[in-house]
Amino acid sequence: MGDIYEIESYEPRSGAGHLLGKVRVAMLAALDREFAADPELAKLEVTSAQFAVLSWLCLYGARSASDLCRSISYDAGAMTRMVDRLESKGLVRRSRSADDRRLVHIELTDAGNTAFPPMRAVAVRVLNRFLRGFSKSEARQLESFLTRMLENAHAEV
Amino acid sequence: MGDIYEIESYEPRSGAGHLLGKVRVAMLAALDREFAADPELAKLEVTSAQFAVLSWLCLYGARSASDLCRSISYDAGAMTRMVDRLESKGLVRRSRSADDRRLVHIELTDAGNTAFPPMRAVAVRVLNRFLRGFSKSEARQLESFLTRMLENAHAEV
DNA sequence: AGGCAATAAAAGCCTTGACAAATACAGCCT
DNA sequence: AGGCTGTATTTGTCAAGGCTTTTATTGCCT
Repeated sequence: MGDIYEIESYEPRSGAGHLLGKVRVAMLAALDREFAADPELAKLEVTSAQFAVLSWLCLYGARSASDLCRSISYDAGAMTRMVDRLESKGLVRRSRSADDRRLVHIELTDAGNTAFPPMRAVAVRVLNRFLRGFSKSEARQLESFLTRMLENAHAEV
Repeated sequence: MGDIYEIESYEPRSGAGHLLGKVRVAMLAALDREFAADPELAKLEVTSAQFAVLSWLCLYGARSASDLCRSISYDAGAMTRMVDRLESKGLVRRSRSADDRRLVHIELTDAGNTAFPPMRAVAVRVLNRFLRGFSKSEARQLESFLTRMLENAHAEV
């Protein structure tokens, strides 16, 4: 009934699915490029995926590793090795929870905390560039659209 | 001046970048799930990435392999192997261009052409589900937002 | 014709995400 | 206490993308 796209007339080229993918690829590429271009950050060789983890940890923390996975839609197996990499760079620290020894607490080290702000500045700059020409209310609307899509995704059938 | 996000107040959790990623992951997962669930399509074992290629080829065609890469934001090296896979499934066919022998034409086989419509039906259904509750004008607006972001991405600095 | 830069595709290697199996632990039931 | 079920993390293996190099070809210039 309230369908947006019809099977016959659906044009991937201008459809939301295809565009979503392209925007995301472009955004991650831009982020990686700018991380690599920044003389300070280049040394750490942080990727956009690693930034997503650091970012979440720094601002919201995580109850556990799998909690973090759900937060950022990341695979649990991949997260173990992701944390390995970040740990070897000295940006995060692991520790078993005393309450529930199944859980692993992951937190930023001092090095991680100092490295984060410039990365965030780069990320905000990139994001703003993608939103150039948007009014604040348009940006809020975009966020709201995406949030609603996410809710629809979780609502089963 | 017209910046949408401020460094201090930026909240990844509700920001466009993070949401974009989550929506996309959810959408591809839903698509893969439905492809696997469909008794007809399951036999072909098409992934969402393969569907993107078939989809583009069927509706728009491609001048060459790298042309196709640009169209759907896909790596050229990966495309070679992607086409290998699709070719081994008998869905596409390669042929050297007579005009410019550097180029490889890629086109759907008859099997590819018949396999595509049901895949498209599934994709449209998934997309519509994500857009449940959207008015048509809201959907158009979302598309326009994403298109504008893409244009901003290409506009250099 | 020969040289040269640009472009296209493919092949090789590396990294990394996805999925499955294994292990460890917690909570509940009996 | 013992057993069962569910959850968390880790490890192994595989599949796939990213990057780099190689080869083939074209178009341009001399």
